Amino acid sequence: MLPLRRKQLIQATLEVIDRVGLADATIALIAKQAGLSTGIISHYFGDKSGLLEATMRQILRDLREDTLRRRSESTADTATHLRAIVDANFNDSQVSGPVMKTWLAFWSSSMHQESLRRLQHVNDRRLHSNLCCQFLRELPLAQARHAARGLAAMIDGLWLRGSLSGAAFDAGAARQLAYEYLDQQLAKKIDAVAAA
Amino acid sequence: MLPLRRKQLIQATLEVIDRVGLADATIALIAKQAGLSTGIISHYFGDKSGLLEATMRQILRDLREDTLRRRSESTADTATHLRAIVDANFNDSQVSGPVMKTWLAFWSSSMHQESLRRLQHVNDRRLHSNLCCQFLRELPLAQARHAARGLAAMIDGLWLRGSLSGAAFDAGAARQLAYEYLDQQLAKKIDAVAAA
Amino acid sequence: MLPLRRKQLIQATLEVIDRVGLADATIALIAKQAGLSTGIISHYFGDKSGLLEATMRQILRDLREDTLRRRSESTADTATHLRAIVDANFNDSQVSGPVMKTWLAFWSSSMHQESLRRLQHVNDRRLHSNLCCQFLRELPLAQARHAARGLAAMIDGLWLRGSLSGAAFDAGAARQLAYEYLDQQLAKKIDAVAAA
Amino acid sequence: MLPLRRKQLIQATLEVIDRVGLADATIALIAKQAGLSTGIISHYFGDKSGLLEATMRQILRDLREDTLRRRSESTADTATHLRAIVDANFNDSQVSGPVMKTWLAFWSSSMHQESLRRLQHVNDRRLHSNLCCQFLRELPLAQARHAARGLAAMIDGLWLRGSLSGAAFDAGAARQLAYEYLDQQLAKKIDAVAAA
DNA sequence: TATGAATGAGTGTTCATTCAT
DNA sequence: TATGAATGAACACTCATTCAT
Repeated sequence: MLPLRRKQLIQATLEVIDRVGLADATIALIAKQAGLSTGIISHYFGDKSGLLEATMRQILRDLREDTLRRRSESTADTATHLRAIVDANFNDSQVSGPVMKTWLAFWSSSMHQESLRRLQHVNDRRLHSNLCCQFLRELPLAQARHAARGLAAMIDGLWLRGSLSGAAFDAGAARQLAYEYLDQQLAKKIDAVAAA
Repeated sequence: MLPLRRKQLIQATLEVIDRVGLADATIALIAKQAGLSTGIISHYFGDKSGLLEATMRQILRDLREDTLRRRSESTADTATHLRAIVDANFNDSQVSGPVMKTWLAFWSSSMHQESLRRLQHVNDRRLHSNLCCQFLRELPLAQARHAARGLAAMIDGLWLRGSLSGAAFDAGAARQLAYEYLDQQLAKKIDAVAAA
Repeated sequence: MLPLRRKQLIQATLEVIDRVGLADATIALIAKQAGLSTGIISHYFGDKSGLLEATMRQILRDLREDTLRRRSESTADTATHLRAIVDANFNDSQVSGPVMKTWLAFWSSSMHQESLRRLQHVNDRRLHSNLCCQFLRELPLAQARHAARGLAAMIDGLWLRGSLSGAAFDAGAARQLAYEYLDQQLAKKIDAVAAA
Repeated sequence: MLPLRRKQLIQATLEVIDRVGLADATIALIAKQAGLSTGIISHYFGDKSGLLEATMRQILRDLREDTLRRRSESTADTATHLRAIVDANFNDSQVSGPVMKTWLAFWSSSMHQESLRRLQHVNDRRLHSNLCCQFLRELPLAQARHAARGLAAMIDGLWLRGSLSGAAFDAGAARQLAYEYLDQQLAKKIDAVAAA
């Protein structure tokens, strides 16, 4: 019962934030959306911030699991691996309205709430470190780091601008731009080799 | 008196949002920060949302003015123009704590408040259109649009990740990544020409 | 099972009131202290006030039984009888933390809850009447009543100030003061006789 | 305005506690009793506990001031001084319903709330120390302390039993019992002298 | 007999807004 | 122009009570 109710309430939280925004997401609205009473929230999450933190954890967990699931077999080449990471970030579950709005809201809140900030940092570092690992297969350390920072920015930037555009997220266009960027970074290896 | 008081209150709003976040920025805190009474806010801005909207307008105006100021003379080459736009976005006044936090907060809020959303869109389009104009001097329309979308994402992504990193914004590194990207986009023209 | 569970829950109530005070003694805390579930309370006591009333009755019953147990044989002299009553009131089970705090809490509550008030009055009258009975063996009615009222006040006052002092109750000192008072009251008989 | 509103709200608090008890004294009731809104309480007292603490302080201040006012001139004899202290404790403002119920409620609460406990102790010590000072004029230290403890207990006990009796407080009877007790204590000096 | 999940009325508190001065 | 006292709706949270199991 416990995990069921938690899922239910987290889902309701995402829906309410999508509908009215984090600032107006009251526990009354969330409970109503879940078809439950307000008291149940403190029963399962302690208080409102416990629910919000759990919601953010859930989004992060989904992203992480999706990244792992899409990780191509170890025999795949570097570009394929990197494209899988890009794909996970532009995956349907990450670019749907509820998740995008919640992401943005949490990003904003995380600047002033330690618990959220930690989750935020872990996630940021994971993206960078995943990218870095792959680039390292082809590039020297400094260049790999540089490329990882650039691709991470590209991914987040595309995601952000897509979220704010108002229109539906154009995952295809986003993927293309990210693919091009990562190909260019990988091409530097060839340049370097050619120069040698 | 009117413009003075407005500046004063907008400045106080930025400072308070920097200190405690938009969610906890009460008019009592803002008024105190400005050394004025709470009542004065409705006098000059109607209500709280009027003050917040005015604050966001101010940030956008600052960015616009900085972009104009940095616009190189018309004789300069395209790359120089584009670098000037990048520079404006990573300008000190845009990457300082108060402005970054306020930007993020407004981005988040703009998803659920029509007046903010409009301001947000105008700004997004301006960046894209400025970049597009420059790329058009060197690239065909489709390619220019593509490059503009990529560079805009790169700029916002660098800015976003820099804001969230917790550390001071590394404007130099951000500029370098953005310069590289725009150079690569411009290089496509040469490739195309060479291919011809 | 019924009497066992009731004892168990009343004991837990005393312990919780001792620990957090009547105002913060929730049934959740009491149930936890008893190692039982919250639902069980309504099962055995109807509702919370039923449990509290039963708890107060228990304290009064303990005091009454102790007084009876200590009642010296009927052949003992008046002073011995009175000292036994004093002793019962400063008995360990009456001056321990849990009971003292519960007493005070119930005294306070009894001013606004009819059921508790009745219990309170019965107890007050019993102390006065017990004392009065004894004094009557030596003093005329008016004087006996007077002495009883004084000794009752002395007992309750010593008890109250001892409870509030924060330190452990000094039963020895309390007994001494009460003994002295009752001896002085009894001495009036001799004075009266001597005067005659 | 500030002191006026504070008096007004403290008075309302006393009236509400008298009417429904501390446990049911909600700020909504208190505000209504004062003819003000609930928000004003946090404006002037921070929160509810601030108001309650201020209310207790007020009662203690009244008692202290009354004691000082009644303090006979320094040339008066010891018994007169002591009677003045007794009188202050059985003064109308101390034995009126509102004050008595509030006293009891605070006594009870003070066992579990540090801020109230401190006020409680200060007051307890003041009564004892005032009495002790006077007895010292006639008795050796140990005896004076003893007498002071006894008289303090007698005063509080009479007050407590009077409060709980349900009937109106019989200040005359209370005073008489306390006077008798203090006279008896003072008489010990004469006994001692006579014995010498 | 016993549980504890679920409820929802009631509470203290916050805070944007108003308005008399 | 400017104040800040006062308001009261809205909120998160608590907790006695209920009830299906």
